[in-house]
Amino acid sequence: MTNQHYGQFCGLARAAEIVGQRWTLLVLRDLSVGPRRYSELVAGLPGIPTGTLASRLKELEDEGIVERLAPRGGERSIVYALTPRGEELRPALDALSRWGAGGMRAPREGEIVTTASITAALQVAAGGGVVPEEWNTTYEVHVGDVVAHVIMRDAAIAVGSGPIENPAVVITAGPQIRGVLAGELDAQTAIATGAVQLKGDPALFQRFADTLRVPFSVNVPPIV
Amino acid sequence: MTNQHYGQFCGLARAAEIVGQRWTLLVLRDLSVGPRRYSELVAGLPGIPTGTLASRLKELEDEGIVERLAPRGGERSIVYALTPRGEELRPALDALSRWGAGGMRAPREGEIVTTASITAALQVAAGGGVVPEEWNTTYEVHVGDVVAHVIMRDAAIAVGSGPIENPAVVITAGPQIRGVLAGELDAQTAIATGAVQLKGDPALFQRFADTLRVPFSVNVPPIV
DNA sequence: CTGGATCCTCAACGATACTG
DNA sequence: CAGTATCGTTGAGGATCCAG
Repeated sequence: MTNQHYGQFCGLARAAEIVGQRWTLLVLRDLSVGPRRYSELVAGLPGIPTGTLASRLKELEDEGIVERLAPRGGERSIVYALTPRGEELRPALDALSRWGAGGMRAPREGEIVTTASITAALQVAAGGGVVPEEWNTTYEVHVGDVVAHVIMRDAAIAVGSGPIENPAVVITAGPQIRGVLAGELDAQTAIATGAVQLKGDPALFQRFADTLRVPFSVNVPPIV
Repeated sequence: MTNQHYGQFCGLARAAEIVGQRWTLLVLRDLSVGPRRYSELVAGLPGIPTGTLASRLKELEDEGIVERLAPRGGERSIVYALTPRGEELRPALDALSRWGAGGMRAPREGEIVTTASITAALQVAAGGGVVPEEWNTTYEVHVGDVVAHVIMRDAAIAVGSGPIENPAVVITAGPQIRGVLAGELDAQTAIATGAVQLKGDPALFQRFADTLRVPFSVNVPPIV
Protein backbone atom coordinates (compact mmCIF):
# COMPACT_ATOMS: atom_id res chain seq x y z
CA MET A 1 0.00 0.00 0.00
CA THR A 2 2.44 2.62 -1.18
CA ASN A 3 1.14 6.08 -0.47
CA GLN A 4 1.78 8.75 -2.96
CA HIS A 5 5.20 10.25 -2.33
CA TYR A 6 5.95 13.64 -3.76
CA GLY A 7 9.70 13.41 -3.38
CA GLN A 8 10.03 16.77 -1.71
CA PHE A 9 11.52 17.49 1.70
CA CYS A 10 8.68 19.82 2.64
CA GLY A 11 6.15 19.89 5.43
CA LEU A 12 3.24 20.49 3.16
CA ALA A 13 4.28 17.69 0.84
CA ARG A 14 4.54 15.30 3.77
CA ALA A 15 1.12 16.36 4.98
CA ALA A 16 -0.31 16.01 1.49
CA GLU A 17 0.95 12.46 1.28
CA ILE A 18 -1.37 11.64 4.13
CA VAL A 19 -4.37 13.94 4.04
CA GLY A 20 -4.33 13.96 0.25
CA GLN A 21 -5.50 10.35 0.22
CA ARG A 22 -9.15 9.88 -0.55
CA TRP A 23 -11.43 9.77 2.46
CA THR A 24 -8.60 10.37 4.92
CA LEU A 25 -9.72 13.85 5.93
CA LEU A 26 -13.22 12.62 6.64
CA VAL A 27 -11.96 9.67 8.64
CA LEU A 28 -9.88 12.08 10.69
CA ARG A 29 -12.87 14.40 11.15
CA ASP A 30 -14.98 11.56 12.50
CA LEU A 31 -12.20 10.50 14.85
CA SER A 32 -11.62 14.09 15.96
CA VAL A 33 -15.10 14.00 17.49
CA GLY A 34 -14.13 11.01 19.59
CA PRO A 35 -12.97 7.38 19.45
CA ARG A 36 -15.02 5.29 17.07
CA ARG A 37 -15.44 1.67 16.16
CA TYR A 38 -15.01 0.38 12.65
CA SER A 39 -18.72 -0.03 12.09
CA GLU A 40 -19.43 3.45 13.42
CA LEU A 41 -16.98 4.87 10.93
CA VAL A 42 -18.63 2.94 8.11
CA ALA A 43 -22.02 4.26 9.21
CA GLY A 44 -20.79 7.83 9.46
CA LEU A 45 -19.14 7.84 6.06
CA PRO A 46 -21.80 6.80 3.58
CA GLY A 47 -20.23 5.54 0.40
CA ILE A 48 -16.81 4.63 1.74
CA PRO A 49 -15.68 1.24 0.50
CA THR A 50 -14.87 -0.92 3.46
CA GLY A 51 -11.56 -1.89 1.94
CA THR A 52 -10.61 1.75 1.59
CA LEU A 53 -11.48 2.41 5.21
CA ALA A 54 -9.39 -0.55 6.32
CA SER A 55 -6.44 0.69 4.26
CA ARG A 56 -6.72 4.22 5.59
CA LEU A 57 -6.88 3.10 9.20
CA LYS A 58 -3.82 0.94 8.69
CA GLU A 59 -1.88 3.72 7.03
CA LEU A 60 -2.87 6.20 9.73
CA GLU A 61 -1.85 3.72 12.36
CA ASP A 62 1.52 3.20 10.66
CA GLU A 63 2.02 6.96 10.62
CA GLY A 64 1.30 7.20 14.34
CA ILE A 65 -1.77 9.34 13.80
CA VAL A 66 -4.38 6.82 14.85
CA GLU A 67 -4.25 4.01 17.37
CA ARG A 68 -6.26 0.84 17.67
CA LEU A 69 -7.42 0.36 21.22
CA ALA A 70 -8.12 -3.24 22.11
CA PRO A 71 -11.42 -3.90 23.81
CA ARG A 72 -11.28 -3.22 27.52
CA GLY A 73 -13.38 -4.61 30.24
CA GLY A 74 -17.02 -3.97 29.49
CA GLU A 75 -16.31 -3.05 25.89
CA ARG A 76 -16.18 -5.80 23.37
CA SER A 77 -14.92 -4.01 20.32
CA ILE A 78 -11.78 -2.42 19.01
CA VAL A 79 -11.97 1.36 18.89
CA TYR A 80 -9.91 3.74 16.83
CA ALA A 81 -8.71 7.00 18.33
CA LEU A 82 -6.41 9.86 17.49
CA THR A 83 -2.95 9.75 19.01
CA PRO A 84 -1.35 12.96 20.32
CA ARG A 85 0.25 13.34 16.92
CA GLY A 86 -3.19 13.00 15.41
CA GLU A 87 -4.61 15.59 17.78
CA GLU A 88 -2.00 18.02 16.49
CA LEU A 89 -3.81 17.91 13.17
CA ARG A 90 -6.76 19.74 14.70
CA PRO A 91 -5.64 23.26 13.77
CA ALA A 92 -5.22 22.15 10.18
CA LEU A 93 -8.59 20.41 10.11
CA ASP A 94 -10.20 23.47 11.63
CA ALA A 95 -8.62 25.78 9.08
CA LEU A 96 -9.76 23.57 6.23
CA SER A 97 -13.26 23.38 7.70
CA ARG A 98 -13.52 27.12 7.94
CA TRP A 99 -12.29 27.58 4.42
CA GLY A 100 -14.62 24.96 3.04
CA ALA A 101 -17.55 26.38 4.95
CA GLY A 102 -16.87 29.73 3.34
CA GLY A 103 -17.63 28.22 -0.04
CA MET A 104 -20.88 26.56 0.95
CA ARG A 105 -24.31 27.93 0.19
CA ALA A 106 -27.12 25.42 -0.05
CA PRO A 107 -26.51 21.68 0.06
CA ARG A 108 -25.90 20.13 -3.31
CA GLU A 109 -28.16 17.43 -4.64
CA GLY A 110 -28.02 14.49 -2.26
CA GLU A 111 -25.75 16.05 0.32
CA ILE A 112 -26.48 15.06 3.87
CA VAL A 113 -25.48 16.14 7.36
CA THR A 114 -23.94 13.48 9.56
CA THR A 115 -23.55 13.44 13.29
CA ALA A 116 -19.81 13.88 13.00
CA SER A 117 -20.13 16.69 10.48
CA ILE A 118 -22.46 18.80 12.60
CA THR A 119 -20.50 18.07 15.76
CA ALA A 120 -17.23 18.98 14.09
CA ALA A 121 -18.78 22.15 12.68
CA LEU A 122 -19.98 23.20 16.12
CA GLN A 123 -16.58 22.43 17.61
CA VAL A 124 -14.88 24.58 15.02
CA ALA A 125 -17.44 27.31 15.60
CA ALA A 126 -16.83 27.15 19.33
CA GLY A 127 -13.15 27.44 18.59
CA GLY A 128 -12.02 26.95 22.16
CA GLY A 129 -13.68 30.26 22.78
CA VAL A 130 -14.07 31.71 26.22
CA VAL A 131 -17.46 32.76 27.49
CA PRO A 132 -18.50 34.69 30.60
CA GLU A 133 -18.13 32.68 33.78
CA GLU A 134 -21.81 33.00 34.63
CA TRP A 135 -23.07 31.41 31.42
CA ASN A 136 -24.38 28.01 32.27
CA THR A 137 -26.48 26.69 29.44
CA THR A 138 -26.97 23.43 27.58
CA TYR A 139 -28.17 23.25 24.01
CA GLU A 140 -29.32 20.33 21.94
CA VAL A 141 -29.03 20.81 18.20
CA HIS A 142 -31.11 18.74 15.79
CA VAL A 143 -30.40 18.82 12.07
CA GLY A 144 -32.56 16.36 10.22
CA ASP A 145 -32.28 13.28 12.38
CA VAL A 146 -28.79 13.86 13.70
CA VAL A 147 -28.18 15.39 17.09
CA ALA A 148 -25.33 17.19 18.82
CA HIS A 149 -25.06 19.25 21.95
CA VAL A 150 -23.30 22.33 23.23
CA ILE A 151 -22.51 23.05 26.85
CA MET A 152 -21.45 26.45 28.10
CA ARG A 153 -20.11 26.23 31.60
CA ASP A 154 -17.13 27.34 33.67
CA ALA A 155 -16.31 29.95 31.04
CA ALA A 156 -15.77 27.25 28.41
CA ILE A 157 -17.72 25.69 25.57
CA ALA A 158 -17.90 21.92 25.11
CA VAL A 159 -19.42 20.25 22.08
CA GLY A 160 -20.34 16.61 21.69
CA SER A 161 -22.36 14.19 19.62
CA GLY A 162 -25.80 12.98 20.49
CA PRO A 163 -28.45 14.26 22.87
CA ILE A 164 -27.97 15.62 26.35
CA GLU A 165 -30.07 15.42 29.47
CA ASN A 166 -32.50 18.26 30.14
CA PRO A 167 -31.19 20.73 27.61
CA ALA A 168 -32.11 24.31 28.39
CA VAL A 169 -32.68 24.92 24.70
CA VAL A 170 -33.52 22.58 21.84
CA ILE A 171 -32.63 23.94 18.42
CA THR A 172 -34.16 22.22 15.42
CA ALA A 173 -33.12 23.27 11.94
CA GLY A 174 -32.16 22.10 8.50
CA PRO A 175 -28.92 22.85 6.72
CA GLN A 176 -29.83 26.52 7.09
CA ILE A 177 -28.18 26.28 10.48
CA ARG A 178 -25.06 27.00 8.48
CA GLY A 179 -26.31 30.53 7.89
CA VAL A 180 -26.56 31.09 11.61
CA LEU A 181 -23.02 29.85 12.26
CA ALA A 182 -21.76 31.91 9.35
CA GLY A 183 -23.32 35.06 10.74
CA GLU A 184 -25.33 35.48 7.56
CA LEU A 185 -28.66 34.70 9.20
CA ASP A 186 -29.33 36.49 12.44
CA ALA A 187 -31.06 34.74 15.29
CA GLN A 188 -34.34 36.63 15.19
CA THR A 189 -34.76 36.25 11.46
CA ALA A 190 -33.94 32.58 11.69
CA ILE A 191 -36.74 32.06 14.14
CA ALA A 192 -39.17 34.41 12.42
CA THR A 193 -38.80 32.66 9.07
CA GLY A 194 -39.06 29.24 10.62
CA ALA A 195 -35.57 28.29 9.47
CA VAL A 196 -34.92 27.43 13.09
CA GLN A 197 -37.47 26.04 15.51
CA LEU A 198 -36.83 26.65 19.13
CA LYS A 199 -37.78 25.07 22.39
CA GLY A 200 -36.60 27.35 25.15
CA ASP A 201 -35.61 30.94 25.72
CA PRO A 202 -34.98 32.88 22.49
CA ALA A 203 -32.45 35.01 24.33
CA LEU A 204 -30.36 31.89 24.90
CA PHE A 205 -30.53 31.11 21.19
CA GLN A 206 -29.37 34.64 20.51
CA ARG A 207 -26.42 33.92 22.76
CA PHE A 208 -25.76 30.70 20.84
CA ALA A 209 -25.84 32.52 17.52
CA ASP A 210 -23.55 35.28 18.78
CA THR A 211 -21.01 32.95 20.30
CA LEU A 212 -20.57 30.24 17.70
CA ARG A 213 -19.05 31.48 14.50
CA VAL A 214 -17.54 29.94 11.39
CA PRO A 215 -15.90 30.92 8.97
CA PHE A 216 -13.62 33.73 10.08
CA SER A 217 -13.67 35.29 6.67
CA VAL A 218 -13.04 38.97 6.10
CA ASN A 219 -16.28 39.01 4.15
CA VAL A 220 -18.32 37.99 7.10
CA PRO A 221 -19.43 40.63 9.61
CA PRO A 222 -17.76 40.32 13.00
CA ILE A 223 -19.50 39.17 16.13
CA VAL A 224 -21.40 42.06 17.65
CA MET B 1 -13.60 15.59 -14.92
CA THR B 2 -15.80 14.69 -11.99
CA ASN B 3 -14.06 15.43 -8.73
CA GLN B 4 -14.68 13.11 -5.88
CA HIS B 5 -17.81 14.21 -4.09
CA TYR B 6 -18.33 13.01 -0.55
CA GLY B 7 -22.04 13.77 -0.43
CA GLN B 8 -21.85 15.58 2.87
CA PHE B 9 -22.89 19.16 3.55
CA CYS B 10 -19.76 19.88 5.55
CA GLY B 11 -16.96 22.41 5.23
CA LEU B 12 -14.24 19.85 5.64
CA ALA B 13 -15.81 17.56 3.07
CA ARG B 14 -16.02 20.40 0.58
CA ALA B 15 -12.41 21.30 1.25
CA ALA B 16 -11.37 17.67 0.91
CA GLU B 17 -12.99 17.46 -2.49
CA ILE B 18 -10.50 20.03 -3.65
CA VAL B 19 -7.30 19.71 -1.66
CA GLY B 20 -7.71 15.95 -1.45
CA GLN B 21 -6.92 15.64 -5.14
CA ARG B 22 -3.44 14.49 -5.95
CA TRP B 23 -0.89 17.26 -6.46
CA THR B 24 -3.39 20.00 -5.69
CA LEU B 25 -1.83 21.02 -2.38
CA LEU B 26 1.58 21.32 -3.99
CA VAL B 27 0.23 23.33 -6.88
CA LEU B 28 -1.38 25.68 -4.37
CA ARG B 29 1.85 25.89 -2.40
CA ASP B 30 3.78 26.93 -5.48
CA LEU B 31 1.17 29.52 -6.36
CA SER B 32 1.08 30.80 -2.80
CA VAL B 33 4.65 31.95 -3.29
CA GLY B 34 3.60 34.04 -6.26
CA PRO B 35 2.06 33.88 -9.74
CA ARG B 36 3.64 31.24 -11.92
CA ARG B 37 3.58 30.15 -15.51
CA TYR B 38 2.66 26.67 -16.60
CA SER B 39 6.23 25.74 -17.36
CA GLU B 40 7.44 27.09 -14.05
CA LEU B 41 4.92 24.90 -12.25
CA VAL B 42 6.07 21.87 -14.22
CA ALA B 43 9.67 22.65 -13.32
CA GLY B 44 8.84 23.15 -9.64
CA LEU B 45 6.86 19.94 -9.31
CA PRO B 46 9.15 17.16 -10.50
CA GLY B 47 7.14 14.14 -11.48
CA ILE B 48 3.81 15.79 -12.10
CA PRO B 49 2.23 14.55 -15.33
CA THR B 50 1.50 17.50 -17.53
CA GLY B 51 -2.06 16.31 -18.06
CA THR B 52 -2.62 16.18 -14.32
CA LEU B 53 -1.33 19.71 -13.90
CA ALA B 54 -3.61 20.93 -16.66
CA SER B 55 -6.60 19.22 -15.05
CA ARG B 56 -5.83 20.64 -11.63
CA LEU B 57 -5.42 24.16 -12.92
CA LYS B 58 -8.72 23.92 -14.75
CA GLU B 59 -10.52 22.56 -11.71
CA LEU B 60 -9.02 25.23 -9.47
CA GLU B 61 -10.03 27.86 -11.98
CA ASP B 62 -13.58 26.50 -12.07
CA GLU B 63 -13.68 26.66 -8.28
CA GLY B 64 -12.58 30.27 -8.29
CA ILE B 65 -9.36 29.49 -6.46
CA VAL B 66 -6.92 30.17 -9.26
CA GLU B 67 -7.13 32.59 -12.16
CA ARG B 68 -5.43 32.59 -15.53
CA LEU B 69 -3.99 35.98 -16.26
CA ALA B 70 -3.58 36.64 -19.95
CA PRO B 71 -0.21 38.01 -20.99
CA ARG B 72 -0.04 41.75 -20.54
CA GLY B 73 2.19 44.23 -22.23
CA GLY B 74 5.79 43.22 -21.75
CA GLU B 75 4.86 39.71 -20.63
CA ARG B 76 4.38 37.08 -23.23
CA SER B 77 2.95 34.23 -21.25
CA ILE B 78 -0.14 33.26 -19.35
CA VAL B 79 0.39 33.25 -15.61
CA TYR B 80 -1.62 31.47 -12.96
CA ALA B 81 -2.31 33.18 -9.67
CA LEU B 82 -4.39 32.68 -6.56
CA THR B 83 -7.67 34.57 -6.40
CA PRO B 84 -8.78 36.16 -3.11
CA ARG B 85 -10.67 32.96 -2.41
CA GLY B 86 -7.44 31.08 -3.02
CA GLU B 87 -5.55 33.40 -0.70
CA GLU B 88 -7.99 32.48 2.03
CA LEU B 89 -6.55 28.98 1.91
CA ARG B 90 -3.31 30.26 3.36
CA PRO B 91 -4.13 29.58 7.02
CA ALA B 92 -5.00 26.01 6.12
CA LEU B 93 -1.86 25.54 4.05
CA ASP B 94 0.20 26.99 6.88
CA ALA B 95 -1.37 24.70 9.45
CA LEU B 96 -0.76 21.67 7.27
CA SER B 97 2.83 22.76 6.66
CA ARG B 98 3.50 23.12 10.35
CA TRP B 99 1.96 19.76 11.08
CA GLY B 100 3.86 18.05 8.31
CA ALA B 101 7.10 19.70 9.33
CA GLY B 102 6.62 18.31 12.82
CA GLY B 103 6.88 14.81 11.40
CA MET B 104 10.03 15.38 9.41
CA ARG B 105 13.47 14.32 10.44
CA ALA B 106 15.97 13.70 7.68
CA PRO B 107 15.02 13.72 4.02
CA ARG B 108 13.91 10.38 2.71
CA GLU B 109 15.72 8.75 -0.15
CA GLY B 110 15.51 10.99 -3.17
CA GLU B 111 13.68 13.86 -1.52
CA ILE B 112 14.65 17.28 -2.75
CA VAL B 113 14.14 20.89 -1.74
CA THR B 114 12.56 23.13 -4.35
CA THR B 115 12.55 26.88 -4.51
CA ALA B 116 8.85 27.00 -3.70
CA SER B 117 9.21 24.57 -0.81
CA ILE B 118 11.94 26.50 0.97
CA THR B 119 10.25 29.83 0.28
CA ALA B 120 6.93 28.55 1.58
CA ALA B 121 8.65 27.09 4.65
CA LEU B 122 10.31 30.41 5.42
CA GLN B 123 7.01 32.23 4.92
CA VAL B 124 5.30 29.91 7.34
CA ALA B 125 8.17 30.32 9.78
CA ALA B 126 7.93 34.09 9.50
CA GLY B 127 4.22 33.77 10.17
CA GLY B 128 3.42 37.41 9.64
CA GLY B 129 5.51 37.97 12.71
CA VAL B 130 6.35 41.40 13.96
CA VAL B 131 9.95 42.34 14.62
CA PRO B 132 11.49 45.38 16.28
CA GLU B 133 11.24 48.51 14.17
CA GLU B 134 14.98 48.96 14.09
CA TRP B 135 15.77 45.59 12.54
CA ASN B 136 16.78 46.17 8.98
CA THR B 137 18.44 43.11 7.60
CA THR B 138 18.39 41.10 4.40
CA TYR B 139 19.20 37.41 4.26
CA GLU B 140 19.84 35.13 1.34
CA VAL B 141 19.20 31.46 2.03
CA HIS B 142 20.81 28.77 -0.11
CA VAL B 143 19.74 25.15 0.21
CA GLY B 144 21.41 23.01 -2.37
CA ASP B 145 21.05 25.07 -5.51
CA VAL B 146 17.80 26.76 -4.65
CA VAL B 147 17.69 30.26 -3.21
CA ALA B 148 15.22 32.33 -1.23
CA HIS B 149 15.50 35.55 0.70
CA VAL B 150 14.21 37.11 3.88
CA ILE B 151 13.86 40.81 4.49
CA MET B 152 13.30 42.29 7.94
CA ARG B 153 12.30 45.90 7.66
CA ASP B 154 9.69 48.32 8.99
CA ALA B 155 8.87 45.90 11.78
CA ALA B 156 7.79 43.23 9.26
CA ILE B 157 9.29 40.15 7.64
CA ALA B 158 9.02 39.54 3.93
CA VAL B 159 10.04 36.30 2.25
CA GLY B 160 10.53 35.67 -1.43
CA SER B 161 12.07 33.32 -3.94
CA GLY B 162 15.43 33.81 -5.54
CA PRO B 163 18.42 35.93 -4.63
CA ILE B 164 18.44 39.49 -3.40
CA GLU B 165 20.81 42.37 -3.95
CA ASN B 166 23.57 42.87 -1.40
CA PRO B 167 22.27 40.57 1.29
CA ALA B 168 23.65 41.40 4.72
CA VAL B 169 23.92 37.68 5.44
CA VAL B 170 24.21 34.67 3.15
CA ILE B 171 23.14 31.41 4.76
CA THR B 172 24.15 28.20 3.05
CA ALA B 173 22.89 24.89 4.36
CA GLY B 174 21.46 21.54 3.48
CA PRO B 175 18.17 20.13 4.62
CA GLN B 176 19.49 20.56 8.17
CA ILE B 177 18.16 24.09 7.92
CA ARG B 178 14.93 22.44 9.05
CA GLY B 179 16.46 21.85 12.45
CA VAL B 180 17.15 25.54 12.81
CA LEU B 181 13.60 26.51 11.90
CA ALA B 182 12.29 23.82 14.22
CA GLY B 183 14.28 25.16 17.12
CA GLU B 184 16.01 21.81 17.49
CA LEU B 185 19.38 23.07 16.31
CA ASP B 186 20.55 26.27 17.85
CA ALA B 187 22.35 28.86 15.83
CA GLN B 188 25.79 28.50 17.38
CA THR B 189 25.80 24.72 17.13
CA ALA B 190 24.63 24.91 13.56
CA ILE B 191 27.61 27.04 12.65
CA ALA B 192 30.08 25.16 14.82
CA THR B 193 29.21 21.81 13.28
CA GLY B 194 29.23 23.18 9.77
CA ALA B 195 25.58 22.39 9.24
CA VAL B 196 25.22 26.01 8.27
CA GLN B 197 27.82 28.09 6.51
CA LEU B 198 27.63 31.77 6.99
CA LYS B 199 28.76 34.89 5.17
CA GLY B 200 28.09 37.82 7.45
CA ASP B 201 27.55 38.62 11.09
CA PRO B 202 26.79 35.54 13.24
CA ALA B 203 24.67 37.72 15.52
CA LEU B 204 22.37 38.38 12.59
CA PHE B 205 22.06 34.65 11.98
CA GLN B 206 21.20 34.24 15.64
CA ARG B 207 18.42 36.74 15.12
CA PHE B 208 17.26 34.79 12.07
CA ALA B 209 17.19 31.54 14.02
CA ASP B 210 15.35 33.13 16.93
CA THR B 211 12.74 34.82 14.80
CA LEU B 212 11.78 32.19 12.26
CA ARG B 213 10.08 29.23 13.82
CA VAL B 214 8.11 26.23 12.55
CA PRO B 215 6.34 24.06 13.80
CA PHE B 216 4.45 25.53 16.72
CA SER B 217 4.33 22.21 18.46
CA VAL B 218 3.99 21.88 22.19
CA ASN B 219 7.11 19.76 22.07
CA VAL B 220 9.23 22.53 20.69
CA PRO B 221 10.72 25.11 23.07
CA PRO B 222 9.29 28.60 22.60
CA ILE B 223 11.17 31.50 21.11
CA VAL B 224 13.35 33.11 23.73
C1' DC C 1 9.77 27.83 -26.81
C1' DT C 2 5.37 27.79 -24.10
C1' DG C 3 1.01 25.60 -23.07
C1' DG C 4 -1.03 22.22 -23.36
C1' DA C 5 -3.59 17.51 -25.66
C1' DT C 6 -3.28 12.53 -26.55
C1' DC C 7 -2.16 7.85 -25.82
C1' DC C 8 -1.28 3.73 -23.17
C1' DT C 9 -0.42 1.20 -18.88
C1' DC C 10 -1.15 0.23 -14.35
C1' DA C 11 -2.17 1.21 -9.50
C1' DA C 12 -5.83 2.88 -6.81
C1' DC C 13 -10.59 3.41 -6.02
C1' DG C 14 -15.67 1.80 -5.85
C1' DA C 15 -19.09 -1.79 -5.28
C1' DT C 16 -20.37 -6.00 -3.66
C1' DA C 17 -19.79 -10.46 -1.74
C1' DC C 18 -17.98 -13.16 1.67
C1' DT C 19 -15.57 -14.97 6.07
C1' DG C 20 -13.22 -15.62 10.94
C1' DC D 1 -18.59 -7.01 14.23
C1' DA D 2 -14.44 -6.29 11.81
C1' DG D 3 -12.65 -6.76 8.45
C1' DT D 4 -10.74 -9.63 3.60
C1' DA D 5 -11.51 -11.03 -1.28
C1' DT D 6 -12.79 -10.21 -5.78
C1' DC D 7 -13.49 -7.66 -9.81
C1' DG D 8 -14.84 -3.83 -12.84
C1' DT D 9 -13.88 1.16 -13.42
C1' DT D 10 -11.37 5.39 -12.97
C1' DG D 11 -7.78 8.32 -12.66
C1' DA D 12 -2.70 8.92 -12.15
C1' DG D 13 2.02 8.13 -14.23
C1' DG D 14 4.86 8.61 -18.08
C1' DA D 15 6.04 9.54 -22.74
C1' DT D 16 5.12 11.71 -26.80
C1' DC D 17 3.06 14.88 -29.92
C1' DC D 18 1.03 19.21 -31.56
C1' DA D 19 -0.56 24.12 -32.10
C1' DG D 20 0.32 29.12 -31.47
